[in-house]
Amino acid sequence: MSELGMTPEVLELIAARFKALAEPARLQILQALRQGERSVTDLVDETGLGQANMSKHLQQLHVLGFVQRRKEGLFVYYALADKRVLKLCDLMCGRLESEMKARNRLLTA
Amino acid sequence: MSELGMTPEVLELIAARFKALAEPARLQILQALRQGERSVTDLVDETGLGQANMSKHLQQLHVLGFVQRRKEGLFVYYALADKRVLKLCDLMCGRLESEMKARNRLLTA
DNA sequence: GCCTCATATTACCAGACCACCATATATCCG
DNA sequence: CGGATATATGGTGGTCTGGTAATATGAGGC
Repeated sequence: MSELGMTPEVLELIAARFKALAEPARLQILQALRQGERSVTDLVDETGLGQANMSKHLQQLHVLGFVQRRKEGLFVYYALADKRVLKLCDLMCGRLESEMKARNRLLTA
Repeated sequence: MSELGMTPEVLELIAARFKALAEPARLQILQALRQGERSVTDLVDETGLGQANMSKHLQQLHVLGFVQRRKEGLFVYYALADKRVLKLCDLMCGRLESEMKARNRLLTA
């Protein structure tokens, strides 16, 4: 795995970052942000998540560097901070598609 | 995200797959398997995890299609089933390196 | 200052998950 | 068959985490 030694500490850090993506709510948020910057209220409306909930999820994504914040008046706008996140999601999505295709082949065989 | 619609069900499936990678123990297992097929005992020795624990983690990785099983006599050999998993880990690892570099820049500025 | 609105924070509960122990299953050998 | 070894499974305790309600912070307008 790249240049970092795979010490227990590093594995912990990597796992923490995968954990951020291991939640439908947060994936939904990232998915919404794919189309551009959004305020918290926007995201609440688009996803149907509660406001407190949304705030906490955004906090997590922000701490781990997945999203950026920009404050403007009363509103806080969030945006994707790292394009690699999309790549990660797309890769995992591709895996899922492969799984489903394989499953279909088995069922129809 | 590819061809699949991002329905709640699909998000759930994707999240479940990220969750499999959101655990240091399982990352460690995948890391060990990077060098080739390993029996459960091999993996227990290499990682220091308990046997029951190991078995359960392998089960999870197997159900989600990350690893393959091959039974030979008393032993069960596990191997990586999908190269994309490595790509995912490497990508996340790259993100971590970027984070650390950015952090270092801030500290030394 | 006071009211309002957007966001963040706190406290709490319920469900999920991991590590560990004990036990079961399965395969080989004698 | 009986014993030994490798792996899987079941149960349990403790910890973590997501959702929600209530409250706090902070900015703008009057």
